[in-house]
Amino acid sequence: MVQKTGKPAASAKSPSVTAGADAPKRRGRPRAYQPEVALGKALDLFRKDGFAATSLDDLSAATGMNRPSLYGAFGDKRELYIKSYQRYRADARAAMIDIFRDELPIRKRLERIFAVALDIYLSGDAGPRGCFTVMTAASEAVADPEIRAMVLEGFAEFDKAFAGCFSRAKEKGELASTADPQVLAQLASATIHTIAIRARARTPRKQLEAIVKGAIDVMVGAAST
Amino acid sequence: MVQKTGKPAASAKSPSVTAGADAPKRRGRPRAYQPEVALGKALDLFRKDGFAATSLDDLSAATGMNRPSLYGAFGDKRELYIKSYQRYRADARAAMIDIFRDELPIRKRLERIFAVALDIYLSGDAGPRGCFTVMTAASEAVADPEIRAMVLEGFAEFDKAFAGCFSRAKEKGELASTADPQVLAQLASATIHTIAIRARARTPRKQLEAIVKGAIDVMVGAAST
DNA sequence: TGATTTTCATACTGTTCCGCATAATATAAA
DNA sequence: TTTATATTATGCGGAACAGTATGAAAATCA
Repeated sequence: MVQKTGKPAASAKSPSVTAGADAPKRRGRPRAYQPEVALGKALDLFRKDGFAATSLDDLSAATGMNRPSLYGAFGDKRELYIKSYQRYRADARAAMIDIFRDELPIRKRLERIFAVALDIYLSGDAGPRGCFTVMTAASEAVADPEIRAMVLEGFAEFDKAFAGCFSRAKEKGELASTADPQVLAQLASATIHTIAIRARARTPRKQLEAIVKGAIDVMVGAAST
Repeated sequence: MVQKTGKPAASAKSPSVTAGADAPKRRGRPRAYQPEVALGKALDLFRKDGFAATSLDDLSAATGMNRPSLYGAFGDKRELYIKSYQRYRADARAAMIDIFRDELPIRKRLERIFAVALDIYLSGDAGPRGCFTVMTAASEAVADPEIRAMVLEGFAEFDKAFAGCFSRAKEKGELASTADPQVLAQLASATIHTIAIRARARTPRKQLEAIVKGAIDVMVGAAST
């Protein structure tokens, strides 16, 4: 009695995002897709091609869901885009949060953060996909208040996280007493932005790493190596 | 008997960029548009909406040229996009080149460069238009080699110009002997990129100026104020 | 079993898209 | 004038687009 329809939902992937807890015995025909997986595919597409250049047919093909199912599960194209972006942000946050929290020497901390960022930006079968925020969301942000709010929140989140790192480093005496954590944080964010953009234009990883290294040198003080 | 057609050959293609002096006496029905003006309008549209979201009807309406004329003058949509981008780059270069050359103190020089950049990114009736490179060209760069080459060249151009500034400043003793012009140049470019992106998300000018000021402080050494 | 519910699969609607074919129009040359 | 040339203006054609209507399929419940 281990059969297929025993308890499909609660276990496997985690529909926790939408369905609060368990889904005990749904009533009708079972879904042929996993919402989380499908959203991941949609995210990849939007990130690669942007909003306008990604058609619902493309999304349908990539997710394996036909268009009516897409609408049923995620709403129209814009809603799907926004949910994809939320998912991207959640993934990125999950990949970074531990490093931001770890009590490492500031230099090491920055190195790890930027390394993870590079991993994210350079991944992709058909070339580097860059950063969702920088590549497409920022463009949509001018005209769409909801997307704009998310983008600004993303910037602020990074600024704040970096500022926390520099503040603590300063407390621990790793930085000069004249160092301004706020300013350094904005420089760190700027470094994130510049590697995101350059990655998209296929700048080789080595070169991006050199940029990161240079930026870290300046931020933590080249002398303090 | 040189005439036969006056002197078409020399000026057949473009009666001078600004349609200045001569009247070449073109043969057929006169154009109802000025190519340079039309290209400027197209550039605005592409910059605002990106490649995919800008339709030929939009371009036709904005330029006042109907579609066949657009094709005749600029080629297909992609060609028009590339020409728009070239024009953007030329405009930006023209706006910056004098400042990059002027022998001002490094701090002043940087201030002026970033001020011009902000003017470019924040202009626009329907909200800030951001930077063409960062907003749309970088996205297209993954898949389109020609656009990618232009984008990379643009990055390199900025890096080099900034590096020149820092090199000279170092020679003049404005910077610490340990300063690395290359690294500082990449930081300056990163600052350009971060304000371009943030501008697109409607970050207020004051805030962008604060970011610029902080970055300059770090780059030229806050102490040397 | 049969009724109910939920999803899948197909196909349709009306619009918009890009690129071009055709014809009308306005100038210079003969 | 007439002819040649270069542009404008109209609009077609096939494809792609977003979103939806309709009915078949697959599960649970009675």
